[in-house]
Parts: sequence; structure tokens; C-alpha cells
Amino acid sequence: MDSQLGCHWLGRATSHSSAMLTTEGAHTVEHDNVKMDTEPHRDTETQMDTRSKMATDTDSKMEEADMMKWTEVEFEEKCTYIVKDTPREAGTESKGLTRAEASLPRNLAFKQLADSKEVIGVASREYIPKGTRFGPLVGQSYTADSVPKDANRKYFWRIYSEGDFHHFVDGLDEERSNWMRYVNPAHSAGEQNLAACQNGTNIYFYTVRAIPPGTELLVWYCPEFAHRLHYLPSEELMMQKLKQSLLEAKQQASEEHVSSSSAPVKIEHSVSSILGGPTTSSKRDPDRPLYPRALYPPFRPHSHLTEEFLSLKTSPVQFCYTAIRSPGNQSSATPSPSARSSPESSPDGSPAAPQPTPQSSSFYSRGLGPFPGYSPPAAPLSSPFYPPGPHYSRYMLPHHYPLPGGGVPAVGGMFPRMYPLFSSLLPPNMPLLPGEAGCRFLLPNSSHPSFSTHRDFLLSATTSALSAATTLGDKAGPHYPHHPYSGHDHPHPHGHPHAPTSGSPTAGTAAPSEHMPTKPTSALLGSASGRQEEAMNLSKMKRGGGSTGYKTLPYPLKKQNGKIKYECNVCSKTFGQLSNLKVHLRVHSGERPFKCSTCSKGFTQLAHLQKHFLVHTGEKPHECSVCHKRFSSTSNLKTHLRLHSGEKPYSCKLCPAKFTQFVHLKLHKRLHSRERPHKCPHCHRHYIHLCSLRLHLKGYCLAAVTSSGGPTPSPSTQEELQRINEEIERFDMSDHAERLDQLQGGVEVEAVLEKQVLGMLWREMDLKTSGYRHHKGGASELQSTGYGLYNSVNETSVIKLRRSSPLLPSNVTIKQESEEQA
DNA sequence: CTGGGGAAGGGGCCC
DNA sequence: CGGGCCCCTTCCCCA
Repeated sequence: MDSQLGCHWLGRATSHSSAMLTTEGAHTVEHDNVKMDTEPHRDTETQMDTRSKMATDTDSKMEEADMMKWTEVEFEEKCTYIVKDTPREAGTESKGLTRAEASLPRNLAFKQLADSKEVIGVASREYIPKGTRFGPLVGQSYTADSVPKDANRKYFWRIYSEGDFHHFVDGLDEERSNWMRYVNPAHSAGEQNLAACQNGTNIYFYTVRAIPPGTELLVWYCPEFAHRLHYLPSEELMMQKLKQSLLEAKQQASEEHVSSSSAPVKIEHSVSSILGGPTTSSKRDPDRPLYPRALYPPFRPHSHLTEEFLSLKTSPVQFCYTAIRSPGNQSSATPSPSARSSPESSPDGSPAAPQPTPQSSSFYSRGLGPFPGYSPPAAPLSSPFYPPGPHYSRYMLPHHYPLPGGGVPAVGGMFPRMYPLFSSLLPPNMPLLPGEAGCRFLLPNSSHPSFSTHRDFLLSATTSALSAATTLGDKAGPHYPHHPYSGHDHPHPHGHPHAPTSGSPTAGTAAPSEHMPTKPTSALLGSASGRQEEAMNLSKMKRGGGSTGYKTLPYPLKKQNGKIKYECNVCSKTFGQLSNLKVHLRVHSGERPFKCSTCSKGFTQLAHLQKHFLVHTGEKPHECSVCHKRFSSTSNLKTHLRLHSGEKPYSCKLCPAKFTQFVHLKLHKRLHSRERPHKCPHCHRHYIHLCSLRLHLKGYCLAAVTSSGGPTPSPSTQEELQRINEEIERFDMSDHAERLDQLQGGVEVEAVLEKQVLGMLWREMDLKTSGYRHHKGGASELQSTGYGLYNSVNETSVIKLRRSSPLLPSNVTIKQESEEQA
């Protein structure tokens, strides 16, 4: 197939013997003239006989080596051949090739769709011996600080230095990356033929077995790399889980997926049925180190996992999945090293801050088939907005993809058809089920949750993903804890209504009250396809969500006053009941399982949906006994009743003004805030409260710092000071400053306050950089442990510090983001 | 602009 | 466990 191809090999005169290692590895021997392609059926042990003896010896030794257990150093030192990228030559542009495409070594070939030039994978043109190194991976480098806020992290690779995150390599841009971005992930250890390693600060792919001509290159991490990403060590375990998931999915599909053949809109039902599992499926492996929390997940995965999927022949038009065992055809997901990469479409668009350690919630799915490389989709598959078609086929997500070594691919890889978003959402060290792995890749873009995958398993925008997340837990075993927040999306992360068809606001105005969500009916559930009449039954959906999974979820339990508390692993808030935690977790996940059929709006709780539905029906069940005015909610009635009772519980501390609503007091206080009697003697800042000024003077006054003869702070330090002062001002404006002033707590209180202000600041930075995360020893911990003084975000938060409250322990440190990232 | 009232959404606790 | 309820908050509008 490749007789015309000359090899572009550099053989390395190294061997497996340690004596030959060391710097000898640098002695490379040109093998450009060596014909590497061999007879297709020649035994690999003898394939090398056309080469130099040295190479043959090396190869034979290489053949014996179990490279799957090699360290990265071993890969680097023992690899026999080096294949370099084809250098960029003039004229490639004229051929319409991107830099990534043009970089393909000549012994490799792109797999492309027959009717398209889109690259869907990389295959060998000729025999490639074991122990061959490709690379390094080329891409744009981003440090934690330089990564664009709205970066698409699907092709991110994380580079570590001495165990800590160092920078990203982004293979997204085909003009700034190389061919390696197109390599697909191995679906199993059996088909893996490349191992990704980090040598120095570069990523290389090594052949871990001889690759016959015409074989697709399928990569996965070497053990060390995988370990950094905290993948599960046992692929057998993963395979078992995969099989189990397949069986379960099949069963559930047959049981619950009724009348789906002609109604692809029954997505919710299908998915939830298939996916069964709690929303808050699991928690991180407690044995693993605590990492910053998962990023905010603006999307949710799909986790349908059926043999049907896996065996489907890929069809760009039909969005089927490629056969799981069709080498050279499966191609979708690729391991991504960027386990912690954030969804590029996080709600706030904030990129994930690099984590000190990658999360283990990586995974990869398989069987995407000959779809072109993934790129951020414009819309989810099967979305009413984006009808199925070849153009969207690339967004089809593969299914569960157990990794060799038992891990699951990290997201955010440079590989095509990777849907790495989810790993970002997952707590670190959160291995996924094989099925979960697949499902998490199902959503190509967080902003497009209405992404469905297959005819019978089409998912509604949010419901599907939600279901995926919520149901996965059912299959979660102790070895595969699920991330509670993994599968979800925001209903309209980017303002896209997920169910355009049901969007008519008037459609539901006449809805009779029997359509109230109390009795969950399809009418209340928005269908992604807009076919409300076929929307799944809510109760069924919820059932499909599965409750059994919770029992197996390894939620961390705390004991407080002899009572078991369930702790949120995002914000550390504890709950006395798991169900409360479950509901709470939706706050973080964005999951909104309760959809209004009229306006498609999603809610985290049924009661909210019920209440919301009154908007459409116009019902106002609560009547004021005095004036007989009616209200839709008791809360609003209660507020209203204050008008009659004269109760004004919100009084201004600085003047006699009183208000019936807190918001009015808040607005009123703005008037007082204009008066700031406590002026800084060094700078222009002045404060309402003395405690704020004192805090400002505790080293945060830039003018004081510079006037005291100290070195002029660096711009970054000045910026930091600026932010701190802004935070102090916010604090000053808050109720807490007022109360603190009254506390007269002295130095100790101030110390706590200072830490709180800084903690809030850092937490804010943290949020901005990585969605939400948990800082061990950081502000969130302070708050969770009762040291919370005030919440600058929520001004109305009460001061939690009581006079008797212990002060901050001396060993509590608030790490800055930069420290954690480093 | 400020005060005031209502509508609606969201989180959490309790039964 | 989950539904119902309560409380809080934000937003909007109006006087």
C-alpha cells in the first residue's frame, strides 16, 4: 500500500540493556534508507531482518519488552526509532493542507472520510516497529496564567514538571499543531499501539507494539502518565464494568425504552432508562489526594451504552457508532492528557485553572467511527437546531472506552472527536465507569447540551445529559465512584433554548391545572424535539434516574453531634440527609431535571417547577386575608402581609429607616455608603467602617507601602493589592463590616477578617479560573469549618463568627491559586 | 433617585 | 427518599 513511500525513520542505537542507555540514546542512526515496510504477514519477530543487525537486535529485544509497564524514562531511553514530523515545506499551503496535516510523517497516513477530507484518524502506511517514537506533540503553549479564558480545551495536554502542572499544550489549532492531534485513543489495551509519554516537557507517542501496515494508530497513556492523571490501574476491571454496563443498558433499554422506534424524541426516557443513576453519583476516591474541585460543568454527558451502539457501523448521516472492534474504524475518542482541562464553554467562560494534579475523571469513549476530527460543534447532535447530517457527524460521541490500564481517558485532549469537557467537571480522582466515560464525551460542547447520539437514544437537551449523570451512579461500584456533577449541563449555557419547539410562551397559558407537575405528565416536560406529546413521563424519567445507585455511592460522611452528615465535595456543605445533598449538588452541576413543557425552562426541584407553572396558568393560590389580593407563592404573600401588619423587619443601623424587604434596605444603605468618615492617611481610600480602614492599613495600602521606603511592588503585586482593596471596599459596604465594628473584636477578629477577605478574594479568583473548586485550607474550608466571617459575594450572609468562635487555627493557610497551580 | 410592591427563581429544611 | 414548604434573593416596575 505504500511502496512509494520512503521511510522517515531515525533509528536509535540504543538497546534495552542499561549499559547501552545513558546518553547513548542520543546516538541516533539514520534509517532513512532502511525500508521499513515489510510483508504484511511476516512475523513481527522477523520483520526486521531487512534492517541493520543492530536494529534487528534492538527490535528483537524490543519485541520482548513489556512496554506497557515502562516508565517514561524508559521509553525515552530505550526507544529504538525516532520518527520526526515531516518538515513544513513551501507549497503545502497550496495543497490545502494545514500545518498539522502537513506534518504527518511519511510512514503514516491520514484516515479520511471517503467523501471528505476531514481527518478521522492516523494509520500506518508501513510496518512500524515496536519502540518507535513519534513526536513531540506540537501545539500552542499556555501557562496557567496565559490560557485564554475562553479557550477550547479539547485538545489540551497537560505538561507536568516535577509532579506539578507546568503548562498546557493545545493542539486545537491545526495551523499550530502537528499530526498527533489526529491520533485516536485506544479503546482497549489490546488495540493500543501507542503510548503517550512526557519526556522533558514534550509529549511523545511510542509504539508499544509493532504496527503492521494499514493499522490505525491508537494511543493511550503510558502507566506513568496515566498515573499522573489518576486513572484506574486495571483495564480488566474496566472491561468488566463495560460489559456490565452493556448488559444493564441493554436490559434497561429493553425495559424502559418503549415505543422509541418511531419516536426519537423520547430521549429523556431512553437515556434515563439506560443511564440509571443518581445525579450525585459519587465522590472522589478518598484514598486519593484531594484536588481542587471539579470545574463547573456546563454540560452533561450521555452515557448510553449498548452493544448496539458499539456495533453500529459508522454512518455520518445516521450518526451511528462504529463497531467497537473494528480497528481502523473506531476513532472517536482519544485520550486527552488534559484531565483537568475545563470545558471551554463553562458558563462563565472561565478556563479551568490548571490543577496541581490532574483529576482522574478522565475517560474516553470509543467507536466514533470515521468521523472527522472533533472540533467544537455548533450544536449538539440531533438537536432540533441541528438536524443530523454529515456535517455534524463529527460530534457523535463514542461510547465507553476503558483504557488500557483500567483508566479512562482524560478530557481535553488534542485528539479528535474527544469530548473532554466532562472531565473538567469531575472532581479530581474520579474514575468513571466505562459507560460513564462514553457518556461524558457525548456532549461535544457544553453550550450545546441538546446533543443526542443515536436514533433510539437521542437525548433531549438537558434531560439526557442529566439523566446520564443521574443514572450513572446505578452502575457505579465502589471502584468506580461517580462524580455527582458530571453529567449535567446548564439548560441554556449560552442562551440557547434547548427545546425550541416548545418555546411558545403562550402555548401553556391555557394549560389546565391538571397539567401541573404534581402529577408529572409529559406536558410538563419539555422535549428537546419539541414533541411534547412524546416527552417522557417525569416519574418514569426519575425512576430511570435510578435511586439504587445512591446506596453504593461513596459519599463522605461526617459525624456532627452524633449525626451522620453528608458532605458536598464541592462546597463542603453538609446535609443530614443524602437526598438533600443530592438536590444540593444540582446547584453545582447545573442539572435541571424538571422541565417546563411550556417554556422549556428547567428547574432543580419539582416544587420549583410546580411553582413556576403557575406563571403559565395564571393561578394564584394564596390569598391575602385582608385585602384578598392573590399571590402565586406564600413567600410573596408573607411579604405582602407585612404591609398590613406594619412589620418592617429590615431597619437601617444608621438611621431610623425601616423596610419590609431586605432589598430595600440594601438599596437604602447605598445612601449611607456615600459617607465614608474613615479616611486612609496615605491614599485616597476612605471607608464607612473603622475596621475596614484598619484592615486596609494592614499592609494593603499601596501608598503606605511605597512611602515607607520599601521596594515598589511589581505590577502583579500592585494588581493584587488593588483587588484586595476592592474586596475590602466590598466588605466595607456590607453588613458585616457594620457588625464587625460593633464586635470590637480587636486584633483577633481583624486577623480572621483579613484572612476572610483574602480568602474570598482567592476563592473568587479560583472560581474565575476553574469554575468552582475546593481549596483545602482555603476560604471555602474556612467557611465550612465555621470561620466564615462574611461572604463578599453574598452580602446578606450573616456573620458566622461568634464571639465564642475559635479563631483561625494558626496552621490554616490560604493558598493562592498560583501556588496550587504551580 | 428613592422608596415601595410584586413576580419569580433558588436553596435548604422538614416531614 | 422525595415532596412540600419556607425563606431568601433578584429583578422589575411603579409612584
